[in-house]
Parts: sequence; C-alpha cells; structure tokens
Amino acid sequence: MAEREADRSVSQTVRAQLALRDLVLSGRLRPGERISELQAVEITGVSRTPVRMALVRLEEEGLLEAIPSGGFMVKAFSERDILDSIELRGTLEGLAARFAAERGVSSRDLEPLKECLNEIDGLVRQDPISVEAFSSYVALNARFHALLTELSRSPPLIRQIDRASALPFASPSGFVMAQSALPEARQILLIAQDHHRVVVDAIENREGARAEAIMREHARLAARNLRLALRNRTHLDLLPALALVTAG
Amino acid sequence: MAEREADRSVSQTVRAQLALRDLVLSGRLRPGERISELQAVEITGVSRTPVRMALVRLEEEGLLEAIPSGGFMVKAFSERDILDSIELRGTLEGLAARFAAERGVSSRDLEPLKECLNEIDGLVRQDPISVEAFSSYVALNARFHALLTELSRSPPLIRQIDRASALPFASPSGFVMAQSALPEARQILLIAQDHHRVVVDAIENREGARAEAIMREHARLAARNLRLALRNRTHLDLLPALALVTAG
DNA sequence: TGAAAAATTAATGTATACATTGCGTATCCG
DNA sequence: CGGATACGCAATGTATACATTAATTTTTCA
Repeated sequence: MAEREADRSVSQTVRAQLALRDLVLSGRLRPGERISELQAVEITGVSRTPVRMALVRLEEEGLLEAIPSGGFMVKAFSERDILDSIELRGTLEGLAARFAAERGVSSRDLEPLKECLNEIDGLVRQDPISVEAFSSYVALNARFHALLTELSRSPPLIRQIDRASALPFASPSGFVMAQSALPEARQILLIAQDHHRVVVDAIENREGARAEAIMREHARLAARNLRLALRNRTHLDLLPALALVTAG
Repeated sequence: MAEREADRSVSQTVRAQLALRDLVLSGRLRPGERISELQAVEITGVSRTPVRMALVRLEEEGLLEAIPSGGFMVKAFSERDILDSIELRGTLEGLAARFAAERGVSSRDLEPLKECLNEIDGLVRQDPISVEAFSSYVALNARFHALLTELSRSPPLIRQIDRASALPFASPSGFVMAQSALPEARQILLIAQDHHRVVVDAIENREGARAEAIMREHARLAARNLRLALRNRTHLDLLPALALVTAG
C-alpha cells in the first residue's frame, strides 16, 4: 500500500500529512482509534521522523487528539461539535467583516470580491443547477470567503479564521456539495449569494454591525445544510468528513 | 548557558519549549531574527529532535513564524496586532458566555465562579491595592476566565479560546500587572470585577446577548490598559512580552 | 570593476539506532 | 480463585549520522 517513487518536489512530511489526512477523512480510521507511528510509517512509506511531524500537524489541525501517555488517536466529533464549529467560524468571519467595514476598504480592494459575486451569479442563474456548477460554486465560494477575510487586514484574525476553517465540516464550503442533491438546493444558494452581496454592501457603507450580523447568519446556512443532509441520509456519501462524527 | 541535569520528570521537548519560550518573551531574541536548530540545541542542551518539536509547537503558539525556505524566526507584532488579538479573544469569550447563557447552566456549575468573584472582592477592597494583591488578582482572574470558558460546554470553542489566549499579550491577565503602577489601577479593577458580576448575572438569567456584549467590552479593558501603559512608558519592564512589538 | 558562476559552508530534511516508558499478560502468592 | 507483582512486548522519546537544499563567499571572466 506504500506509495514510493512519489513526487520529489514535496517533502516527505507533507506527503505523509496528505496521506494520513485522507485516511482519517475517508473514515478508514475510526474515531478514537489509535494511530501508531509504525503503522503510519507502513502506510505512508516514509520514515518515522516526517511521520511524527505530520501527526503533530494533524493534531494542530484538529483531526487528531494527543493521548496523554503519548501518541495520537483519531478525534471524534459530535453533531453539536460541528454546529459549534460552524457558529465559531461565522463569529470570526463576522468580526472580519466588521473590521473591514469599520476600517474602510478601497474600491480597488472590493473589485475582486465583486468579480467573484458576478461569477457566482452566472452559476446560480441556471435552474436546475448542474453538479459541475456546484463544483465551481465551491471554488468561488471559498475564494470569496478568503478575500473577505483578507479585507480585515488583521493577520491575527486571518490566522485564527484559517485555523477554524481547517476542519472540513467547519469550512465555508463544507456542506455545499451535500445540498447539491436536495430539492431546496437552488434556493439555499440564492440566499447565500444574497448574503454575499449584503456583506459587501455593508462593508462599502461602513456598516460594521450589519456586516458582522450577516456573516454570522451566513454561516448558519451551513448548519441548515448539515441538518437537511442528515435528515435525507441518502446522500451522505458526498460528505466523507462525517465519518468523524459519532452519535450524540 | 545550557541547563543540564534538569528535572527528569518533564520531557526534553517540554524543557526545550519552556527555555525557548522564555528566550523569545524576554526579548533576548529580536523579532525577525532567525533561530536555528543548532543554536537552539546549544541553548537548551537537548538534541535536535526535541528542539525541532519545540520549535513547531512555538510556531503553533504564535511566537515563531516559519520561514518559507525552512526554519523559524521570531515573530514580530505591531501594536495593532495586539489590539486585534485582544478584540479577538473578547469576541470568543463573548461567544462562550452566550453559549452558556443560551444553553443554561446549573447553579452547581456557577458556584465556583461566584466563589472566585468573592475572593476577588476581598482583594479589591483594599485601597491602595498592594502588589501582592495584584499578583493574586492575576491568578484569580485567570481562573475566572477559564471557568467561564468551560461553561460554554463547547470543546471546539474552548480549544480556540485557549489558542487565542496563548499569546501572553492576548491573555485575559496579560496587562493586569502593567496597570499595577498606574494611578487608575484600582478603578480599572473595580470595573473589571463589575463586568465579571454582570456576565454571571446575565448567564444566570439566560440573557445571551447581554452576556456576549459584556465579555466583549470586558476584553477592551485590556486594550485600555495597554494604551495607558504605553503612554506611561515608565513601567514597561512589567511587560516582557512587549519585546515582540515593533514600531507601527 | 562589476557581475556571474562555481565552490564551500551551514542550514534544514530524513532515516535509523538506541533509550525509556507505558501497557498487557502471565505467574505467583495469599 | 482473586489480586498483586513482575516480566516482556510494543509503543513513543531521544540522539545522531547522513542527505539534501539554501545561502554565502570566492574566484574568474567580461
């Protein structure tokens, strides 16, 4: 199973990190299961040193949990944990939007966001929305959120948002693909896009409280998507990250 | 300078982490300065492997910054970065307070907080407040904030708050000692303690918005302290962490 | 004299051998 | 038969040798 002769341009540490992350997110390692270094060495084909580095990084990402006596295990998340992570991300993005609004942004800085908005408009115009369009939406949505975060011009906040969004189910696009199979899909996307427009408008008019509130509400769409997807359990295969979710 | 024959009960990694953290916070390593592994080995007296671990951990803490080509350097912070970090921490603590209020807490859970409040009352009663009392206040204040964070009963949020408070100048007690030399000292402490009482009251009455707002405002006291301390530059020696702050 | 290229040096990245600690098991004693 | 202790195994923690890559200096040519 080891992948030898892999790309030389990336370090062994990164390669191990990618391989182990995939393994965890795919659910082939159960939550709570210990992942030993030697086991990881066999899987990734690199030596213990970079494996160890990768494990530490994945713990920092939030996918693994350190065992007090040493070593790591796959972290388990409850549905509540996921909802809280989404609310947390929304709160941070709200703060970023408020900073942007209060501190002011040049029209030059807003340009790429508006461009992003227009491209998304082109996607959601079709009815029904194709799977490819959903895929494009995920990318554009991620770009929009990244640009918005940057507008805060606050390195500490940007750092924290990146860390909060590292968990796949907490990221802005975490549950977009999940809704692609739902009947409410298009409507939810239209609402999300309206949020996008509102927050840009609020920032432009330096309405800090409004910008903050709408980003918080925007994140709650992800929570709604999650609940809908869990109700229609037919398309859960679109959400590999849910392999980490345990009962409760 | 190496500290050999140190306590056997802690790992070499932890020892290196402590030593290097001290070195950075004391300002003996300038912001932007590269800290090589070999150099760290000489300083800490442990081998490269645990030193490397410690460097990764300190980067995660936010004290170091990874150099793209490899290695680490001491991170530089602007005054704005610090103010943003404080606002960020206040926002997260606000969210924790709101969660606690909305979800409800038992009187049993509130007990240790109220105990904490009473002990702080005993300290701020004296006028003027002794340096020892300030020291005790720092400990009790940290305890209060930790207990409050726990009340959210949200592991993802608790984790994020811990990470945000890891930077000494962003922690709840980061600038308390700085004000000990200020004439406004006692008044600020009285206000802070009022905030403490208000947030407990809000949580008890399940007033989420109020609990959130007061915690945000509470954090801004730290920002005020920082600005006061920077104006009276006479007692900056109480704040070793400011060694990391560069102009701008 | 300047700039470019090559060589040297010093740094990090990687692998592995060794040490130590925690954990499970089996045995012995009560 | 039950529990505690001791033993052995397997895991992580540590040190160091080696490989590779980045930085610096020196040398050479224009």
